[in-house]
Amino acid sequence: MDQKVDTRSRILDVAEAAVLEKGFEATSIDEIVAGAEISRGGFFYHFKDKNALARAMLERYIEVENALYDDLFARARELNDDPLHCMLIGLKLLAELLEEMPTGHPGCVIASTAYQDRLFDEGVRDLNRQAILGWRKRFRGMFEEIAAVYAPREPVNMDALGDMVSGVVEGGLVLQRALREHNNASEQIMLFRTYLKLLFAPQH
Amino acid sequence: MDQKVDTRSRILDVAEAAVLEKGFEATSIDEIVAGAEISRGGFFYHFKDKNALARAMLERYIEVENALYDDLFARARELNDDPLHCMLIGLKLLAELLEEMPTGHPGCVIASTAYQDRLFDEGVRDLNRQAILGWRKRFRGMFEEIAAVYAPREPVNMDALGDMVSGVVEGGLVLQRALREHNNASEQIMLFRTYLKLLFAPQH
DNA sequence: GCATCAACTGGACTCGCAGTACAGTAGGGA
DNA sequence: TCCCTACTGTACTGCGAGTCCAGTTGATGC
Repeated sequence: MDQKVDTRSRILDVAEAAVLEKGFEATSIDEIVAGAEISRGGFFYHFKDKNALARAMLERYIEVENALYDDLFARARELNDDPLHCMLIGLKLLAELLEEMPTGHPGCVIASTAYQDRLFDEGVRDLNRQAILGWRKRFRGMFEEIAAVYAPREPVNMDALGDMVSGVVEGGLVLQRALREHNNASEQIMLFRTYLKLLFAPQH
Repeated sequence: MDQKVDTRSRILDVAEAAVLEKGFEATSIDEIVAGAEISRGGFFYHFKDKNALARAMLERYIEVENALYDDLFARARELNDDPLHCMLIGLKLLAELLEEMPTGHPGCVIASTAYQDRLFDEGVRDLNRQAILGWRKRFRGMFEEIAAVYAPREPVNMDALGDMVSGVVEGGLVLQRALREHNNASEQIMLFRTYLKLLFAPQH
């Protein structure tokens, strides 16, 4: 029972590392099996097929990412109670976090699966969709709180602005990956932060 | 000779359509061969392997995309000579163009290859990199022209701002693909347009 | 009217990887 | 003692990429 949990999450650890480095398709089951030190039979005992593995990976990844956002903005809230400043601090922390990632960062699994979506079944695609919708809701809520205090200087669609957080991160990671530079994602977030300052902060 | 050109670009047409719909890995050579009505041998006569196909597709795609940007901003410049307004009009045109795409749009090949990059060789990755650097240069140039006329209200890194155009488009396409909505990319561009207005337009 | 070459066709083969099937085993409860 | 979970190990199917190669067709040069 204990061994089961151990093995399963050991498989997920190995798989996640490999997938983030090379992509899902480029990661073979044999490789995962070798890394996790189990037999092929053992792998298929835990995961029906590669789709089941993808689903489990996504679930875990989304949970971690959500916990990370919770923690980040909770810390930001402690530093400043104003919703705008809380947001600005949170984004700064996020940018720093992305910059600190030593190997370059864990490329976002969401974008990675989105662009190979025909390899996956409906369950995986739906998880992906729900994750992005969750972030939309989270950030839209925060922006509405801000807008209640500071009237935006230009009219904006709040759903789209919520999506922009995910979009800027995803887009930044795509750039970073393609360019093989290190800080594009964090720079993009800082630019987005400047956007929010211009949009909400009262003119001086 | 004429037949050669015909067949080669017929292969590229079929492959591009399939890859944009399903992703590169999910598209088999057999399928391309059937769609282009040639034999497997014929395919390998034109393309050494799938990497050569990817390279040719990317080259063609980047050329088309660059021509599209040239045309778009040339039209915008005709409508208004001011660099800021030209940019704003160009982005509006781009957003409309993305919205009009009937099937949803041609998902950007760049992001698609960036996230499966271990499947490709150095040549493909380098093409990808050069394309993004080209767009950085193009947009940074335009932003510097704007900044020479309108001092930005907040300090921004011009390279990063140039990258933000690509990033917002790529990120928007990832969202659109994952959410199965239709206008995320164009909405994101419109939000970015608002950013530029706030950043450069003189306060009223 | 013959030779040549580019542009193919078609078939047979190898190899790696996903997934199936299933028989056997080690070890911890009830 | 029995049973069940968590495996191991092997042998197999099937698919797609890529190789090899022998043969065909049609335009062009001489």
